[in-house]
Amino acid sequence: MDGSTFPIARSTLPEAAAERLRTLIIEGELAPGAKLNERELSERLGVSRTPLREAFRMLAADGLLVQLPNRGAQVVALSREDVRGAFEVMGALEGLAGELAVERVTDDDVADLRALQIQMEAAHASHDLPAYYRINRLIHDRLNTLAGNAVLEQTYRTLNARLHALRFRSNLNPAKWDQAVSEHRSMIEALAARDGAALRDLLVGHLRAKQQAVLDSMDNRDDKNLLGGRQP
Amino acid sequence: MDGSTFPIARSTLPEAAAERLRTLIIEGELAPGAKLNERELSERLGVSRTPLREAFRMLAADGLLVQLPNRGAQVVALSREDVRGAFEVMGALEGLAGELAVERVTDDDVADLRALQIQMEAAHASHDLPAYYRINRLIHDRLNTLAGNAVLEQTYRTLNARLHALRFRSNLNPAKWDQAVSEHRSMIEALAARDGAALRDLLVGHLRAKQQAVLDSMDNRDDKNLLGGRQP
DNA sequence: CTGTTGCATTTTGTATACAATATGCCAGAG
DNA sequence: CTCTGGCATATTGTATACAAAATGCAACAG
Repeated sequence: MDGSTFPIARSTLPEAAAERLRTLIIEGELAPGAKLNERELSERLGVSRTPLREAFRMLAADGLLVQLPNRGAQVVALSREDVRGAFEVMGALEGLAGELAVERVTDDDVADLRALQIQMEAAHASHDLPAYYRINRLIHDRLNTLAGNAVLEQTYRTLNARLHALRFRSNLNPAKWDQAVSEHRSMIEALAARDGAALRDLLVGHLRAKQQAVLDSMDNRDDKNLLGGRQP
Repeated sequence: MDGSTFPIARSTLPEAAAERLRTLIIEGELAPGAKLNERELSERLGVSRTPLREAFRMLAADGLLVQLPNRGAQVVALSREDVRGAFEVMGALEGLAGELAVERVTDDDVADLRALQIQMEAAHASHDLPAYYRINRLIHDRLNTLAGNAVLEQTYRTLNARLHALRFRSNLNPAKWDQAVSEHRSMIEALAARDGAALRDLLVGHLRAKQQAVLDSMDNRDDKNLLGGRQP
C-alpha cells in the first residue's frame, strides 16, 4: 500500500509459491479451468500443503484462481463477459492514470517515454511482436507509476495479471498494430502538452480497441480452447 | 467473478473467520495499526491457527491487513496518501459505473432509485445520520450493480470496504450534507435522462467532495488517532 | 551510566496427522 | 439397459506438533 518500507523483502514460502504459481498460470503451464490437486502441486513445488493453501488464497483474491468449498481450486476460466468487464475497468483506471500523470510528469519523464516510443516503433518496424509487447507494457506501467497513486497502481497490476492469463498475444492483425502504435504516439504528445483530458480520451479509446481485438480473438475458434471452455 | 453458480454458498471456516474479522475491523473493534496475535485470535474466534492464517491472507489481499514476514499481521493504518488515492480510484470506478448504467437502466430501476432518494431526503430532513449513510450506500451499490460489470462491482466493493475501515462517518457538516443530497438528486435525473457523460461528471465530483470531507476530518486532531498514527 | 551481547520466552512458519467431504465404481432393482 | 444406492478411495478441511525466527530482558563491558 505505501511501498516505503523495505525489510529486505525476505520472501516467505506462501509468497514464493504464489509467485511461482502465478507465472505457471500466466505462461499457460496451468491451463484455464485446470483443477489443482493440493498434494500433487505441493510435491511439485517442494512445499507442504499449508503454505500452498495460503498461496491459493492469495491467487484467488487476485482472481487467478477460484476456490470451491471441499472441491479445491482451479485456474479461472474467463468468460467473454469477464474479459469485457475487465477491459472496461482497465480503461477507466488508465484514463485516470493519464489525468493524474499530466499533473506530475517532468520533462525528463517525457523524454524517457519518447525513448521507449522509439524502441517500440523499431520493434513494430521489424515485426518483433514479443519485443513490442514488452515495451508496450513498460510504457503503460510507467504511465501508471507516474500517476503517483499506489492504490491505482496496485489495482491496475492485479487486473492486468488476470488478463495476461489469457495470453492473447497471439493474433494482432497489421492494421490494428499500426493503429496502436500511432495511438501511442498521440498519447505521448498529449502527455508532453500536459493535456489531461485528451490523454484520458486517448487511453480509454486505446483500451477499447485492445478490448475489441481480444474479444475478436476469443470468437476465433482456434483460440477458444485457451479459455477453458466455460463461456455459455 | 461470474456470480451465476450457487452451491448453496456453504461457508468454509477461513471464509467465516475472514468475514468476522472484516466486521471487527470495520466496526473499529480492531483498531488501525493493531497487531493480531494468531494464538489469541484463534482462541477468541474458536478456530485453529490454520484457517485463521488463510483468513489473514484474504484480508491482506483486500488491503485491510498488512502481513510482515515473521512478524505477523496488523490492521492497516491508512495514510493520507492512501485515502487520497483510494478516493481517486473510487471516483473513476463510479464514473464508469454511471456511464455503463445509463445504457442498461430500465424505468423500473429509475423508479426504485427515486424511491430511495426520497427515503434519503427524509433521513436528511430528520438528521438521521446512520439512516442517511445506509441509504446512501444502497444507492451507490445499486448504481454499481446496474452497470452490469462483475469486475467493476467487485473492485468497487473491495475498495469501499477498505475505506469503511476509516469509519469517517462522524463529522459531516450541514452545508456539505445539503450539497451531497442535492448532488444525488441531480445524479438520478441524469440517469433518468440517460445522460451518461453528465452522470459520470456528477459522480466524479461527488466522490471528490467526499474525499475532501474525509481528508479534512483526517486533519482534525480529534480523529487522528482513529488512523493509527502512521501518516508522516 | 550507556551500549552491547547472549539467553529465555514468545510468536510466527511449516509439516504432518487426523477428520470430513466428495468422487467414482459396482451391484442390484426396476 | 438404465437408474439408484451404497461402499471404497481420493481429496480437501482442520488441528496440532515441531522448527525457526523475533522480542525482551538481564548481565556485563566500556
